[in-house]
Amino acid sequence: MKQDKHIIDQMGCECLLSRTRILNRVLTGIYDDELRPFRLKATQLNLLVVVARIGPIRRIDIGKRLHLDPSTLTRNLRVMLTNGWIEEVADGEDGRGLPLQATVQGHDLVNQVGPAWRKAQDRVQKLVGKDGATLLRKLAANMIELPSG
Amino acid sequence: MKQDKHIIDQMGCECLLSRTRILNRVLTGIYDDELRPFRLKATQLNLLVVVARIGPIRRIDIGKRLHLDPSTLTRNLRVMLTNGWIEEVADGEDGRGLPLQATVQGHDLVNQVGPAWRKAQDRVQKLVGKDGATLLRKLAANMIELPSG
DNA sequence: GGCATAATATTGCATATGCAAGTAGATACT
DNA sequence: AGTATCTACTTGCATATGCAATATTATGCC
Repeated sequence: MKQDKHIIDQMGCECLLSRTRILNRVLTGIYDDELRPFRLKATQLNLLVVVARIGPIRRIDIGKRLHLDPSTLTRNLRVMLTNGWIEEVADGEDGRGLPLQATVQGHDLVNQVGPAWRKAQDRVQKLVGKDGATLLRKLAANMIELPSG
Repeated sequence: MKQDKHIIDQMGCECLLSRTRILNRVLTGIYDDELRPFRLKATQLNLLVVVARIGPIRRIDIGKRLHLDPSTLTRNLRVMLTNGWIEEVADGEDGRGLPLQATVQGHDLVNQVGPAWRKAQDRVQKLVGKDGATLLRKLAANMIELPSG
């Protein structure tokens, strides 16, 4: 029973996942808050920026950059295709799905939300501090398996 | 056009949310991986640990500790109630929903998964390093609005 | 007591996320 | 060419997440 208490208290007090998820929820809320006027979710902006900067890019390579499951991408990108922010490129190189690029509207949207993103980014910078920001970037860089492209 | 490139590259290279979400996905995957044999998701374990340690506790206070929306808690806890890991406590003090506590099975489950959680925790510790772990804990602590209980 | 306001929980809606299984196209090996 | 394997994507299923609106109860004020 003493041992039981020990392990459960460890889970409660030390668990790094619990902490990371809290951080994730708070930060997501801040960005979503600033982006709301544009009817754009933070996750969608992240995807749009990757497609706009790197595209044309295949789903699989987006997944490697953002550590996202292909099935998640199929569905999240479908919304963005429907909204006309991105489009498939007919290159005919590989029959297993076409690469994606940002449409003109997509590029416009990115530029329009720029200041809102900046505001959220500044709020978060202030919240996590200089060390926090540096470390978050370093950690994420370690996680990503960058494709050649 | 130069300016456009500037802001979109900032979003791609600096965005702290993108980094945090990647980190969140990688870490969640590691814990889920270790917990899979127990048919328990990492998010559920986080909730179960809070209820088992702090309970009886109301949904609203769980939400303050984990920065979770009440509606999210209603649904996530419903699964755990159905699974018999937690139960409502009839205290009659407040008609707006009953506090929750862990059942005997819930406590047993927590103890059973202890070693698996430890394994995931160690893997993540190694991944983020000592500084990473320290900072993640510090950041999360700043986010949480601890209720009196 | 009676009403206005606040607090707690739930439901409807939309998106986010990943696993397992399945489909279809590409590659390699013979 | 033919088959085995691999790769990219999709679908079914289950859970995770939050906002807006709603229901119900508490609380404060008169």
